[in-house]
Amino acid sequence: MRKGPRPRGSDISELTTRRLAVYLRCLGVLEVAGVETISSKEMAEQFHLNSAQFRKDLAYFGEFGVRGVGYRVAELKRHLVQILGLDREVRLSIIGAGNLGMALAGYSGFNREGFRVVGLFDIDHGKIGTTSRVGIEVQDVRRLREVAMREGIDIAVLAVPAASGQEVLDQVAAAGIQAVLNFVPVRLKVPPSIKLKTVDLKVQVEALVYHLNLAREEQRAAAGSSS
Amino acid sequence: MRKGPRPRGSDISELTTRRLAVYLRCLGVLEVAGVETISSKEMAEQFHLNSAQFRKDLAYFGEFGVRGVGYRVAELKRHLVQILGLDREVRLSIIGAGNLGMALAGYSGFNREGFRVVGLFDIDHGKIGTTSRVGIEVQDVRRLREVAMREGIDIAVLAVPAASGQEVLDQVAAAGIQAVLNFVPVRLKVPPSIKLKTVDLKVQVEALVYHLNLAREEQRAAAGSSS
DNA sequence: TACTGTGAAATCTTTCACAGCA
DNA sequence: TGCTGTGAAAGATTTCACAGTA
Repeated sequence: MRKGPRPRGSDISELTTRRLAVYLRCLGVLEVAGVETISSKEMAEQFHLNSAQFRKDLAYFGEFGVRGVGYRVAELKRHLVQILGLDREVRLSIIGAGNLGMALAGYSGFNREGFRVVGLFDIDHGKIGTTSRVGIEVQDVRRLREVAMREGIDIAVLAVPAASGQEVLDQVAAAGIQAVLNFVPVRLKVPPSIKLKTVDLKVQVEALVYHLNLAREEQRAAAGSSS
Repeated sequence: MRKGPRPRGSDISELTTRRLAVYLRCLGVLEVAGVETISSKEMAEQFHLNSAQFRKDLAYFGEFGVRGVGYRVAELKRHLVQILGLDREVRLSIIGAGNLGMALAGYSGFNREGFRVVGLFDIDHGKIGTTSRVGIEVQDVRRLREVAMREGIDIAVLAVPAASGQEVLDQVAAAGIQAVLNFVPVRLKVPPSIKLKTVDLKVQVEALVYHLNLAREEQRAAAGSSS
C-alpha cells in the first residue's frame, strides 16, 4: 500500500532508469534459461545487485511482484519494456563516419531487437556516397533534417571530431532530433530541446588510472610494512 | 585553512575523479587558447560546470588557487596530471578483435598523449596473426599473461562477446592486470584484485529512450491542453 | 576588491528493517 | 512462511554562503 502519489516520470532519477535497463537485460538471460519466477534476493545474488534497490526501483512504477513468491520473469520483462518505451522500434543515426562512427554503425547492439541504424552521415565529400562494411551509405550531413523528417530519427549518435562537435549538435537540434548519445570529447552547450548522454572513453580511462595508481600505492605500502 | 585532515586518496569519490579528468581536458583547451589564468566562475561559464564544485573537487587535493585571482592554467594542469597519475605512459591492451575491439585499437584517444595500445588479443584462430588497420597484430589471448609480464599492461579493455565475458575477465585477473574498461554487456563477478569500469552502450541508449518518450509525452500533453 | 577554500544546509541516493499480504 | 513494498535512517553528493586572504 502506497501513501503518497507515485512519482511522476520526470522525477525518476537517471540512476534508476539505467538500472531498469540492466534489470531488463538480466530478465532476458533468465527467460532464455527457462526461469519463470525469481525473488529480488535471488536476482541480487545472481547478478550482483542490491535486492532492496531492485524492489524500490520497480516500486516507483507499480506493484509487479507477488508477496511470498517473487516476480514472474516474462511479465516483469514486459512491464520494463513498456516503462522504458522499447515496445516500438528505436531508430538511430550515426553522425561522423570515421573510425568510431563506422564501428558504431555496425555495432550489433544498435542493429537488432528493437534498434535500427537508419542513417550514417558525414561532412567529408570523400566519404559521402561510400558504403560502410555493414552496407549503409554515408550521406551528407546537410540532408539530416530531410532524412529525419522522412525516416524518423529517435536518437542521433555523435561521433564527429571535437572541433565540430558543437556545430553538429546544433544541426541535430535544428533537425528536430531530441535525443543524443555523444562520443565527442568536448564540453557541449546542450540546446534545451535535447536530452544528451555523453560517453567519454578518455575520461573513463583517466579515472581508472587514478584508482589503479591508488591500488598500486597501497600494495607498495603493504609490501613495505610487512618486510 | 583546513580543519580536518585531507581525505585519503581512496575516500575520493568516483564522481570527483571523473570530473578531474574533465577539468584536465578543459585546461588543455585553455592552454592552447593562450589563457594563463582563470577563475572558477569563468571556468564554470565557459565549460558548463559548477564553480563551487570545481573548487571543492580541487580542494580535496590541495590549495591550487590564488585568492582574488583564480588558478594558473599551466600549473593547475600539471597538478591534475600528477594527481590522476598521467605523468607516465598508460599501456592498454584490447581483448576481443571484433568490430568494436578493432575500432578501439585504432581509437585516437588510446593512441596518443600518454596512452598506448600495446596488444590486441582474441581467442579465434581465424583472427590470430592477422593485423588491424592500425597495424597491431592480433595475438592469442592465452599469451596475455606472458605479454603482461614482458610489456607491462596497465589496463585491459574488454570487448569480447557476452558469453565469454566472465571467463576472459578471470584470465585478465590471472594475468595480474588490475584495471579493466569493460564493454561486455553482462553482469560480471569482479575479482577483488580488479578495478572495473563498465561502458554499456545499450543501457545508455535505453535510458535515453525513456527520457525521450517522457519529453514527447509532455509535448503531446502541452499541445493537447493548448488547443 | 575579487577571488578561493570550506563549514553547514540542502538535496539526492542507498540501505535498513519491518508491516502486511499471498 | 517468505516474500514484497515502503517508511525511516543512514550515507553520499551538491550547493550555498561567507570568512579569510592575496
